[in-house]
Amino acid sequence: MIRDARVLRAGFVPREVEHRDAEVNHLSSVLEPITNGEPAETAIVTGPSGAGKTCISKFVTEKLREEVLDVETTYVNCWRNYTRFRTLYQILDDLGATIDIHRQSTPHDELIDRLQQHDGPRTVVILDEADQLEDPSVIYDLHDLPQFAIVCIANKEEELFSRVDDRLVSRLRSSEHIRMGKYHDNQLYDILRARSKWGLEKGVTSDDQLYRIADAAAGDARLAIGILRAAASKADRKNCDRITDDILIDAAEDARAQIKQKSLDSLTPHQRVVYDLVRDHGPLGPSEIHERYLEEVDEPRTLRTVRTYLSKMTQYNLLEAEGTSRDREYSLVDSAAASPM
DNA sequence: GTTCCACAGGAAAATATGGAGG
DNA sequence: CCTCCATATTTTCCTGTGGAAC
Repeated sequence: MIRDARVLRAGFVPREVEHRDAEVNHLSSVLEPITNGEPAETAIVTGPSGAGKTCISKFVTEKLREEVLDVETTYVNCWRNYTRFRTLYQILDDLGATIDIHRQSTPHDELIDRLQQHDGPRTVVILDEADQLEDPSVIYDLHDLPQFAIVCIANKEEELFSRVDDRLVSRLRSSEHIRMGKYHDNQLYDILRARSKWGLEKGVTSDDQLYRIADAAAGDARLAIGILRAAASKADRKNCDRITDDILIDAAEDARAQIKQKSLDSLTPHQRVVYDLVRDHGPLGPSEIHERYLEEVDEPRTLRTVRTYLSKMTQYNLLEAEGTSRDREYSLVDSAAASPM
């Protein structure tokens, strides 16, 4: 029943991108100078999760490499490589220039020097989740190097700008900005139909089911494809030749749970205690959370640290904050209730 | 209005962690 | 094994904000 599993995997870049022609063309034209060996403007791509930011960035750079010989591409996930050192290291590594770099003997400036001296082909650097960078000055470092074109991907423009210093803000403001919105239900349906066509045997899914997946995913293509993938692999394991409605409902829950589990796994034990506390005891203010937390653990962290945990978990969409001041309370985000299958 | 207090989150100092080289 | 060094995390100290009680 599965024809090509790659098509349903996260991070797959399709041969044709659906419903993003304007954005694809925009980004292509920004990067166009690089095909003539000229420096290109920095591009900023923003939009909610599952809007196709990473997908079109990879798509456009791959197209570029098909057309032109002397272009390299590197992709850095800043969520994983969130320090300046790691980001630069990752780029050098992709370029194959890390041979003799050691952490002690190699100060940051030398990494920059290396990049500067890199006289290979022009390179497009994709900085995914750039708003997660602890020290966004790395964008500034790269900005100065004409042989690199930068594509910054972030959820919200403000979150990216609020953390960089003024010099950089003024330079980024003038860069090309590609804004992407959530997909509409029928656009998501088209995406699902295409993936289903290439990835699954004929007749495995019905149109009605694809519409329901699109509806449940609420504009998030990553979630929609995740549900389709979960449903297909469930049906495959059960040796069904088509996806039943029961399987679909299960798959929707699984896909959501998987996404949540991924964030949950990245929490430290202390952060996990805080999360469980909020989950079990409903909306709570920071002080009350901390008091309860003190009773739960040995070697507790301070209130300030717990506040940092809370804001981090809010960023990861695990918790929700209500109120701005004394009235602030944290509660769980209830993703399943927002869009049931 | 004014005052008070819990809160958010920045900055910097302190401490813990981890990897390389002895 | 230990030491050194950079990095990661936590703590301490702090400023500014807005809701609530007066």
